[in-house]
Amino acid sequence: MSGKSAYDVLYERGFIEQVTDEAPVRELLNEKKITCYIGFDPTAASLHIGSLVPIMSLVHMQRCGHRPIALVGGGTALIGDPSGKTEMRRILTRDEIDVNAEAIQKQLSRYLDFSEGKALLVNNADWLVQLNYVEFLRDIGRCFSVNRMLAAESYRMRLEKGLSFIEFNYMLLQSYDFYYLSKHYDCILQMGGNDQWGNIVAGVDLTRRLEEKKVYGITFPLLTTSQGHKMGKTEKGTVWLDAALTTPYDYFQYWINTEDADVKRFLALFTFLPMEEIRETDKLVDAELNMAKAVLAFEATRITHGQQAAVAAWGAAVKNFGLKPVRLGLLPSSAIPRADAAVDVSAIPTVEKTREEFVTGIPAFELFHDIDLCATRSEARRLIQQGGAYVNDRQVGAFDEKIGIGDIGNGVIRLRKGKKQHVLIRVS
RNA sequence: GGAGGGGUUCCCGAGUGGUCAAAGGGAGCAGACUGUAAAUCUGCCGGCGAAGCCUACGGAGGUUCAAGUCCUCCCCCCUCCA
Repeated sequence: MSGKSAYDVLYERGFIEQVTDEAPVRELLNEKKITCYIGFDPTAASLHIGSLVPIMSLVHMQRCGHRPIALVGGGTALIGDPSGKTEMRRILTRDEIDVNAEAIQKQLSRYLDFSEGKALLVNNADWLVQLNYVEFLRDIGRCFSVNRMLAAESYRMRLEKGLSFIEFNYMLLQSYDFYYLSKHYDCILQMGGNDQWGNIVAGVDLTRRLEEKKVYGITFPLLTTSQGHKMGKTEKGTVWLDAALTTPYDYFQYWINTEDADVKRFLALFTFLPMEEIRETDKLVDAELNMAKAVLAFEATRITHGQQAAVAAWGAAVKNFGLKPVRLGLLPSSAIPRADAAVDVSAIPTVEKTREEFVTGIPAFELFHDIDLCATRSEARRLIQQGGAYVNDRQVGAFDEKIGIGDIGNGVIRLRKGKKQHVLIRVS
């Protein structure tokens, strides 16, 4: 797409943490069209924001003409990767993993073009599950030094807490994946989060020993916010990429709440806006910095959920938070609406109720609980008693204040918890 | 298999037989201040409720007027030894 090489694109956008051998990788990505891969764990039925960096990196690779392989770890998920974890994780059943793997494959095709072999999806269950234990030990196991594995950073943490043999084998299987892909798909680059460094390097070594073939690895920084918080966690839990699990509205809200210090970095990683424009955001403060957050939220939502959903989420933000239109010259490549458009509230979380339900009035705390703004009635009471509950922007005074017909305006009642959480009740 | 140390509310972690819904910290929610930011300060933080009641300290029993705290058995985890 652009004239830049994939390496330069990834580098300038902040994707690269470590490279096994920088000069040759740079050269390779510059001069040839190569095949690269990243593994995705099918431990849940949807990927979440934590997988976005790998996904975006594959998209950049594809845009630059390379062939990405998304590997769904249906086989390795049967084992469980101990890297960077302190506890053994729950081992899923084969059926659960299969279901998840399929969902993830579908999800990835929203970002990558899998037509005409421009990108490939593979599942390592296809070759791992049938491995013969004795043969594997003899052919692959002998290439691994236990001493070196024990010295690896990725196992260090677990050595303190205890590491089961099954997990200790994870590195061998992932290395085997790389070897297998290099052999069958001419894949010569593996990428992944920095916690995968040890596994990637092991795969590079294994492939060299077995195939006498040089392959490479790149790792991405493990993202935390400037505050050191994990990415993708909010009060509502994980931020998923599946619209059924995290609505586009909530997704947009997640991004627009980005901390000041992260805006530029996130624009580079999670949008396709040109870097020349992104660098300009350095100078922004106050209201204009918030505009940049709006652009980030809009673009990120657009990439994951599409233009229409992004516009709707933006419209909801205009309505709920009085979001200001983004100045024309700011990040000009963004498709975000620049003017006050007709406000579209369709993305605001909405609950349907009938008019009859309001005839006798519903105590406020029951209503807030009923529409899931509060998990329990007690929580609703506390919220109201602390002055954080609003009906149509009017603060609710008593926890059992009746909400009735009189509160319906235009067929709608607007409820709000604190400043950020809005729900519309549509009364029919 | 032997010896020892543990399993406490979302997480970490304290806990003397009664004053323990359980210290403290983190996370979270709300309020103030702001820019839907950060930092800071304040309040809340098992459930249902009018008092009060119910459910909770790995599981099952037991001792006691009273058990997270004592006893028995079981399950799980860790360390050292084999």
